[in-house]
Amino acid sequence: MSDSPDKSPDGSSTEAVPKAVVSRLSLYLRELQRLQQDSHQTTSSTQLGRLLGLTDAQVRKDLAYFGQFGYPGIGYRCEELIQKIREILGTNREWPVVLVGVGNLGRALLGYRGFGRQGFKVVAAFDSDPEKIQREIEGVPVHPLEQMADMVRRHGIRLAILAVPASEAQGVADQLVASGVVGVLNFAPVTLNLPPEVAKIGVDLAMEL
Amino acid sequence: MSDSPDKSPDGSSTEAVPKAVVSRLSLYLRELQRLQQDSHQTTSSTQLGRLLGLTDAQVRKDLAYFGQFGYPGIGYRCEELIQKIREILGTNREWPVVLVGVGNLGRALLGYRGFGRQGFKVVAAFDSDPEKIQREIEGVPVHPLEQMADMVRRHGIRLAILAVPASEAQGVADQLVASGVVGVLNFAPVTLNLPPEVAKIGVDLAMEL
DNA sequence: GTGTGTGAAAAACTTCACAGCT
DNA sequence: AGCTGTGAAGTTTTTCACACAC
Repeated sequence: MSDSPDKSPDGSSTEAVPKAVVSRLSLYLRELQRLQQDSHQTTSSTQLGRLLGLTDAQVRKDLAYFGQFGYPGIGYRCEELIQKIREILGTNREWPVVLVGVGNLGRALLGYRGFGRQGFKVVAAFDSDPEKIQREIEGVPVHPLEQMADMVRRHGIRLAILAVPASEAQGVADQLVASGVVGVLNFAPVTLNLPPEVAKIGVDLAMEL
Repeated sequence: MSDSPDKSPDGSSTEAVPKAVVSRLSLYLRELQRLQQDSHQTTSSTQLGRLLGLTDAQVRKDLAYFGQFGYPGIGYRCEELIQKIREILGTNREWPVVLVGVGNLGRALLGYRGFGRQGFKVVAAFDSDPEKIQREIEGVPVHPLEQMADMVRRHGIRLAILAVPASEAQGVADQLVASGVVGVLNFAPVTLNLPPEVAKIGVDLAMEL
């Protein structure tokens, strides 16, 4: 009955990474990028921890799940660690995403430059209001909702951002999943009912406080 | 050395509520409101759990931290439970908040009705761009940034929403905290460095995926 | 000295399982 | 029958503490 927590010899673990750890990876990445911009060559678990409100041990343990990136006595090389984390998160290549709902919030999101910085690219937007289609907003073409399923399928899109009214969120989400989407970032103030293999992240703007 | 995990006789616990529990409370609230709108008088831990992807035991245990709201054989009365959760979250009274940054995202947030539904009221907005001040947007007056500290202090505002560019976020946050703000909802893609007693919640729109 | 990587201990959180109420 | 509230067991996540490397 001895089963190992288990890491392959070369350091890349086969499985069993706590999801709490994964959720912190993007925080590390962001902080590292800032440190690098401040022309730090290296950093340490203590420094990273302090900046993010975590203990040094936690930072080390988190990173150790994926290999040995640190240099004893030195710390971590920012450049190298950024590269590694990007590999782990898949932020290496650019992930195409679609945005559904071009109301106030949708337009704001199209203008939000943070997505690009993290490796996402909004390739198309959709809306049911005929007034809004056909135009480009912030360089992103806006298509009628009817074309959504088809385009998502044809381009193999995996991620979607939902900025539609609460009443339409579930219906749109169902369509997206049926078309192959595996991750949904939902801004509508409802809990989506989707199969568990779909990563649904709710960002209820009101709830957070 | 017998110390009790500890709940006062009347059910209101003095302390030690896991924060994971608190973070689920608002989910319960939202789901209950939806159930009530679907004209359910009562619900059960099993039903609530299924709707939110939790086990029935967890729902019961979470709620039990705050008292005994359920009726054996019946379940929970939606109306009553909503009321209780509102009390716990302080969503009973209306919390005044200010919004800083009236760009695309800021305007979208002003138009977002979800805040009101959860008991928040945006009472004023601020921006450094003279073009944007003096006007009302969505019924909220927009003032110059210079007046922010003063107004926050004078009205005893405790919560703020930050929708400013990343480069300005830290500076604005510092001012807010100095003026008495104890909770910041930050949309800029940076980690704010604030004293730990300030609840800073980062909503990095990009990171979530 | 500084700082990593990691087993072992501690804490936090979740699930189980059942007594008791309606 | 159905369902809550809760101690106890189980699981996950965090912290401690120390061997080892620069």
